Amino acid sequence: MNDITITFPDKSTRSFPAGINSLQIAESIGPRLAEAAVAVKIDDRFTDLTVPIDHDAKVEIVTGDSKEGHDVLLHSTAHLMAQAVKSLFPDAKVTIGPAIENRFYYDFDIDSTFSDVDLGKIEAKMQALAKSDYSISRLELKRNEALKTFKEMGEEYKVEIIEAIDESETISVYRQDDFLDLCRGPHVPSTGKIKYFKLLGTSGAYWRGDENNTMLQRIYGTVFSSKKGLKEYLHNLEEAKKRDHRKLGKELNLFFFHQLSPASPFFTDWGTIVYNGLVDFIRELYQKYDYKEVISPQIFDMELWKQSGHYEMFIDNMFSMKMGEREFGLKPMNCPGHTLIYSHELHSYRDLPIRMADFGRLHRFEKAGVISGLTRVRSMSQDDAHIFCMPEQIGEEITILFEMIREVFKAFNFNEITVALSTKPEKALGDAKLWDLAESTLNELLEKSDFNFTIDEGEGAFYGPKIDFNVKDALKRDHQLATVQLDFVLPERFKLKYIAQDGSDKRPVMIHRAILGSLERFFGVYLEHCGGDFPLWLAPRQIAVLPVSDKVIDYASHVTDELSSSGFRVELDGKADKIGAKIRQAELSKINIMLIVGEKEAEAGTVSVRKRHQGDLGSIPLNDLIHSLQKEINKRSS
RNA sequence: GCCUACGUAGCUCAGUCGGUAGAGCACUUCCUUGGUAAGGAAGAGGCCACCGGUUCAAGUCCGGUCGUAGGCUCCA
Repeated sequence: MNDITITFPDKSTRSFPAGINSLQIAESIGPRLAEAAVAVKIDDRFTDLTVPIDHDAKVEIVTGDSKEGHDVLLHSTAHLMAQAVKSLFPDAKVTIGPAIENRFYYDFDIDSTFSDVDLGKIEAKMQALAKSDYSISRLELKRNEALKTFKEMGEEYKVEIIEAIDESETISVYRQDDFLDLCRGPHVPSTGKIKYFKLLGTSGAYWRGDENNTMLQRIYGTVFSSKKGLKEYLHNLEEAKKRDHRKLGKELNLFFFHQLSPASPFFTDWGTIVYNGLVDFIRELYQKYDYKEVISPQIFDMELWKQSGHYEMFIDNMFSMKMGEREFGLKPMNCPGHTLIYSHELHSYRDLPIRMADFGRLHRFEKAGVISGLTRVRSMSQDDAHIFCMPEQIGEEITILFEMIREVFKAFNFNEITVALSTKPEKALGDAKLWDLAESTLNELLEKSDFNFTIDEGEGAFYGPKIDFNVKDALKRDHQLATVQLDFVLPERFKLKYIAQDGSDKRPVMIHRAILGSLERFFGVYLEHCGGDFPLWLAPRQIAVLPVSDKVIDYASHVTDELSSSGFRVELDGKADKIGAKIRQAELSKINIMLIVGEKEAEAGTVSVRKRHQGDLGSIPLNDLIHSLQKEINKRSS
């Protein structure tokens, strides 16, 4: 047989006998590579390691630690799990089992449900199957063969999937031991490649995500190419649990929930300090960026929601009430109310843009199954604003918003921002020319900005394109916070107008925008981001004065009063505990500054400073401390 | 709304086979007066989410309701 020339990613070449497969090539390079290999790209075509190569080709071995390789591993592990489930629960019917971010799942149609005990059994079976190291082989079938095969197996969901596959496509199935699954691949060459995995949980899931379909049983799991990778992932899950804002909220006594007002947070006095701190911060920026804050009603006649179109779309998610003959709706958003404020006066083009801000409380009747902590609530407020402007002002307004958003995120130490531009959906209202203008303006501005952005084609709202801003938190999780949405429809529906230079009536554009988004949600996200360690300016408990003994209680009281009248949130720990216990208590409560005062300090008029997580910083005169802390607060340093 | 799990003191949790409710922390009082992450003792604290059923007897078993969690679906 002839030799073929293989070119590697580093441009080096080697010759091999024709018909060799990539796994063998990997072995010839080194046992480590062969061990790590999960799939291959032959001439940029992503495929199985076991595919024979019979011509000169570019070969890139894909290992389990790359993103693509990890996905292969995840996907193969999903198959392994399906194999285990089929052997333990022969009545279960397989459906689909894809890889998702760092995890995989597989949905089964089964009469019973999976318990934790079942999960353990399935995982043990997977271990055994992996240990047996069955080779995983790809077969290509004709459409009718594939249909016949899966029909005979009674796998009706697979039959349905095959029926949906385009006639022209080849249909591939993968076999490992006696388990056969419809799949595009690629897959690892044998089950022994799958080593470091764990099943994470179960849930219900609708077939094809449609709530009218059968409820399937889903099992989630994860796999990594190394033990370390798996350990790290599980560790991160633990970390995330420790930082969970619901847990921190309880521990630090910031907010709570009561079953008599589900999904509606109660902020304690401490939580309210943080909440108001967020609002105050944004308010200061409203001064700088020329916003006018308004207060608008909580309850409107349903007529308003009918006119705005929300009634039709979202009435199921609105709190409504009938008072006598009249039906009212509790506002789920501010914008229709703001159009009433806008229309209250006649506007000249000279007045525009009008930037109308509102921290009004909003109520949305979120479905019982979706509510969660502070992230999905029924009662909330937003750092909401609507900008009424001329179409030709859109660019300028967006530019200013970019700057403002950057400033806000920086203040909260969100340093990684990604942006998504969502464009015109199929069902859209509004002038096509306006859409074009807006989309090209937004695109151009994003090109010019240094934001990393992607375009979500057709994902815009029906009333206009939008830009969503995502931040990465301390645990590298993405959160969508700010949103900027152009609206061509609401001005139309409420017949908004301004008098143009030529004296004619013109229609303004509305820009809906929020930077923190829902304050409740932001509270939760930020609480997890900082792990409860609030910066001094935001901290509900800034300073604790800790007397060493009650001999110095008078001096401690004096220090506390001084700080309090200087505007600090300070508390005195006058309990009969030892200093160590007081410090421990203050550290656990995440109080920023601990001031230890004993006889030495009382004599010298100083305080001994200890900062959270930093330990003893030595003693300084009280006045010096006050000045440096005031500076820190004014800078809003994080 | 759907699937699954859970709901016991302010918090974290134990409670065996159905037989009058338990711990640690926090709280109150007392002793201790101390120097950078837990000094000691005592006390108080409970409609075991709620409603119904089975039973001589229910925190425990069964049904329902409410709430919470992880998902599914939804998200102006």
